[in-house]
Amino acid sequence: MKNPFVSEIAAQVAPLTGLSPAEIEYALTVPPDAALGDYAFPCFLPAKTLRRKPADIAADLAAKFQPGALVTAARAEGPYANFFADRPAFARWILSRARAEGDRFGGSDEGVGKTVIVEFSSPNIAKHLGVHHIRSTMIGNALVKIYGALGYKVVSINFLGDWGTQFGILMAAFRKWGDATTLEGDAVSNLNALYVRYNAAAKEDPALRDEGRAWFKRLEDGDSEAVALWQQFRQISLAEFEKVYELLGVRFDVLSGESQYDRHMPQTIERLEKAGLARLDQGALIVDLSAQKMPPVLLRKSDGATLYDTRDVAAAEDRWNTYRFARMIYVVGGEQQLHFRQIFTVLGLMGYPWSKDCFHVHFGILRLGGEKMSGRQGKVVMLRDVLREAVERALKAVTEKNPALPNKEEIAAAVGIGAVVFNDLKRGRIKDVDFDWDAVLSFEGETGPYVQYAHARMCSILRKHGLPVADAPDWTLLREPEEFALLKALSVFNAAIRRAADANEPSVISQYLLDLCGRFSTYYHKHKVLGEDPALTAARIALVDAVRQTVANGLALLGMKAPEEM
RNA sequence: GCGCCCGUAGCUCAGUUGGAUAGAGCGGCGGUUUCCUAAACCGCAGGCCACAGGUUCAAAUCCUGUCGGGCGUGCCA
Repeated sequence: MKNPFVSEIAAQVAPLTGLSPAEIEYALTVPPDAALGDYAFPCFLPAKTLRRKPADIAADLAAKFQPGALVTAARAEGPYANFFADRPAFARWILSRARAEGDRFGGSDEGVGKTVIVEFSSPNIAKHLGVHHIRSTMIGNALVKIYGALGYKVVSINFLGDWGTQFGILMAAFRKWGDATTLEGDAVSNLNALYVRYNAAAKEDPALRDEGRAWFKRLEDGDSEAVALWQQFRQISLAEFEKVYELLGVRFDVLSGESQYDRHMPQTIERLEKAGLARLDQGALIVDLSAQKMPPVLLRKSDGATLYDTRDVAAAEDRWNTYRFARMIYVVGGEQQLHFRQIFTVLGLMGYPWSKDCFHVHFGILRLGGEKMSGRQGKVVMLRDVLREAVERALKAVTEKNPALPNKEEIAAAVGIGAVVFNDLKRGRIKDVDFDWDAVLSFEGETGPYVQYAHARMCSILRKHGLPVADAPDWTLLREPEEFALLKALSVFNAAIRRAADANEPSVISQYLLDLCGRFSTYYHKHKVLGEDPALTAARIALVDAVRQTVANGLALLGMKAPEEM
């Protein structure tokens, strides 16, 4: 979003410093205290080429500055040249913009014509979604919305872990102990119990692992019994996943999975061989990456079955052929960093220039009581249980605080799930987190409900006001410093979205919302919006409506609901 | 051993490409409700930004090393 105030400063400063306007805009900062000014140019940069002291340059810039309608004054403060924006003009600019753009405010069209692929969630079938799945699922979902807001065409892909030796193990376990009742009721739990039991037994009897591998080989070879079993497991799992995605409000454009690429294996391996990359080693087919100082990639095991590396290469090729993406993002845990570095390297060696447009967006581990969650050992907290508990607590809170609300269940769902989602998205995705029920279910402080509450309060004010929001109230009436702080915060929403996309980091949005809502909370405690003076009220209502719109847009980017009452 | 990631207040974390006095929340202490929903707000206490060097006019931020923690490291994904 082009900021005319910044442009004006850059246009005036550039000729005096020998820097280009773009360089000035880039270098402009915000003073630590609003009393110092609204924008600041640190004069260290041109000091060397101009061979003058930064403080002298600052004084010179301030003296030569021509006040205008947008930027009214410049003052030197040590090595900084500080600039003051005309507040009514600033209010008119950002508020009418927010009003005109509505639910598109903050976005842009910089991505129009480009496609971004986001692969996320990607659970393994025959298991429940654990709390840890919320990480990939909601980070990915947020990235889909963030890129979408910037005009990109986004393709969201759920790439199921529905192929591999583990399903051989599951089949072996099912054949050993399972029956028709296993697939009834809470079938996923039943299957998982068998899987856990089998893995435990395999520790005593290694022959069981071989049996599992053999079953996977049968599946890959198209054995009808194996395929039928696998299809049942997959269907049962998908139905279970769908319930949770529904609660979270997550949808995928493409439901894919590793199984889909099994048939691509021969051609992909052939291309790798033709490129002179594949070679046999100890009976297995590998790509040697010692030149890149990485361990080799295993393409095919000595028993002939393929591995996920190979399937990921095939899937990447297929996606390029289908979408011609500008960027492809894999939202997968940090444990797989080596895997993706290897895959991207192999794609590069295969001669695909787009390998540089592939990104592994990794995130930290979610631990349970200090230990990593393990499906194999059955040590997981189920995501559905966390969500259910959060909604229950939210319902209790709504009932206590606002007993008259008619649609409490709906609001409790929005707030409870919002709490869980925001808790996951509020910190940098790289951080490891230890799962903490109290933190996840907290509705106070830096939480989702805090942001939603601020939004509900703004809606409440607008509701009470009852009149339409004025397009052009008297902007000069917005004189309070807290009002200008809000206006400035609104003016950087677009920058926050761009930063979130650049870094593939949804927490930029969460942090922005906490800051914005904090400013709003301070404001409405200190100043009354609905007052006796209709002109002042109209101006403040316009401000509140723009903040409300911005918070709603931000919550949508995180995949959260914005209830109007709570 | 090697590779990657992390180390900021008692706890959990912010801190745009290096820039003006390092900020929040929780917890602790003290306040605010005849006033637009107290899921909120205000104030106080609390920091050798792991440690040691280096680069720079300027380092929590960049480089090197040390220590501490995590993840990964050929037939799982």
